[in-house]
Amino acid sequence: MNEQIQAPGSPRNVTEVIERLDVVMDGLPKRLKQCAGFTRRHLHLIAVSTVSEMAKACDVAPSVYMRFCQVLGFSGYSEMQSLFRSRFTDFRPDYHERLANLREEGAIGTGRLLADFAEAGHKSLLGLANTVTNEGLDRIAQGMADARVVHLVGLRRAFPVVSSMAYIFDQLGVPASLHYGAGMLSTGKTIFPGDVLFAATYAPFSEETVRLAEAISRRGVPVYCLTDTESCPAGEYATEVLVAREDEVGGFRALNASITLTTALAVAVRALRDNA
Amino acid sequence: MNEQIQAPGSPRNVTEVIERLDVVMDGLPKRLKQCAGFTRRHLHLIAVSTVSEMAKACDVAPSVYMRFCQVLGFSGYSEMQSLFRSRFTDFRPDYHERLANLREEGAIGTGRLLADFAEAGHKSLLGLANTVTNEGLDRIAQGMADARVVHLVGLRRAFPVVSSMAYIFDQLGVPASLHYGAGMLSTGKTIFPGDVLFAATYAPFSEETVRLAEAISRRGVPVYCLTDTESCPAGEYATEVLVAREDEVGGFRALNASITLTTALAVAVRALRDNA
DNA sequence: GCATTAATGGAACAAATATTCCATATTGCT
DNA sequence: AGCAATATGGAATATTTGTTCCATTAATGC
Repeated sequence: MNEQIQAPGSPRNVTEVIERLDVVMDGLPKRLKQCAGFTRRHLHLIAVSTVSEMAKACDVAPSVYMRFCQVLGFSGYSEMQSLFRSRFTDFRPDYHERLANLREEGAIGTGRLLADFAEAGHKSLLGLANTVTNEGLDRIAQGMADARVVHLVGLRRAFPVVSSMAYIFDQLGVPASLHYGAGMLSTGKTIFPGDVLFAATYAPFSEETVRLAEAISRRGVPVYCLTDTESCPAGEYATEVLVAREDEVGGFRALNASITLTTALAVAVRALRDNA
Repeated sequence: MNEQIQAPGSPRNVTEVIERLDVVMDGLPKRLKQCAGFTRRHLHLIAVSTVSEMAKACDVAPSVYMRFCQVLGFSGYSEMQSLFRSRFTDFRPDYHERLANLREEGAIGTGRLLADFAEAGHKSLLGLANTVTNEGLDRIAQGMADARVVHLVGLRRAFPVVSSMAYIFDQLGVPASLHYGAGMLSTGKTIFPGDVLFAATYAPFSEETVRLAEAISRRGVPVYCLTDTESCPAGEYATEVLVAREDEVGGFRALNASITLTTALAVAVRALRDNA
């Protein structure tokens, strides 16, 4: 009797897919391992690709990729794809409703919340690969590497993001200046040609950050903007715009995509300066 | 003669789509305007949705959405969709080439760095579920919910983590106080029985944070410690210890696990206070 | 208020896509 | 080496999805 080590059910979320992938990876035959290897590194492609495209990318026949989906516990490719598409299509109730729902179950399990946020983090990181283009990122990294000083601005929710950049830049010896909230317009006077400004702002956009971006761009200083939606008002003044969409849990967002993006960017800047 | 204000060719990129959308929007009949309105606000859905899904979301028949695509200058939905999907797939122009690049550890592209950090982020989030126990997390959340004031301390790399907590607490009306670096020992005098201290510190541990944790714990105030390894010196004085190990890329670490954990924790605290 | 034109939505058709099946190739074991 | 079990890929099929067509309805101009 062929004892299939089959999952009890289909993976319900991205976290489960990744875990399962890591578990089965080693014991897989050659072609299926190819699927696992490529898919693991390109999970974000599933939402927008056909089986044939994924199969081709893995250098494998479509039917093999089909079986790969089944090994993961899905009935087929369609089911797997719909899981990865749900990130885009899910309607997210606002947090009052969500917390109310959680309360119905009596005590809100903190662990459950953590699992939800971890899942949202996975999704945010997947989205990052989708929305950020290499070319734009390269241009920003190069612009920062060439700059005399990199000025960092971000208030409220964006502040942890820019302050983490500031720390990394400081560690790596990249000249950077973190501008704090109070009297930001006057600190704008410390920004000169040859510098660049990195401004992070999320909806609802803080007036001060947008105004500073506008003022600085008027002086011909490059402005790089990090935000969470295409329709950011600072984008109008920005030389380049980065969009890091964060998945949310009941209306709350962590900063996985943003901090991952800025950390990679900061390290890239340092690497480019090394080359010069 | 019916003078069609038709685009010379199909839009070549998303920017052109948005521009065209803004141009034609006003002169559109009712149903097509519905399409324009919804689509403008949900451009990201096109890549992962079928015509029927988009049509349904616009509350319109599929054939109407079809004509909407044509008004935008596309031959049909498929052409429009492929434009929005190209953002995802252009990221990796050629899969084989990309795979080859992944193998050679030579040139560091910014995109490659981002992919590496995203991967490290996934791993960090997976690890979180393994190292953090629900019970400990619940106790901390309850302790914070019961506290008069939650004091937050974290320097250097830990600062973005506690500052993001401070922001969320502020938003949610949870009494919290963020302690900055300079003169931290004197600010310790503002911490009283009934309060709790949340201290984050990563290797190499900052002396000030550890000393503050020690001083505060001596006064019988609960100290919760967030760190990245079991052997944290502040752990000795802590009532509870949370370990969030971050995977690294070439020695650099982002903050995915930490920020995910603290965000979940902050939301849990708010939820528990609601119940009271 | 009637005639003409544009807009709409459903249903038929065409194309693309997922899925299964099976003959062939490969691997592992004795 | 020879057999059995497993893996593989291509071709056939089923299903979904995109697209077009046309009868019906609404809007517009006279």
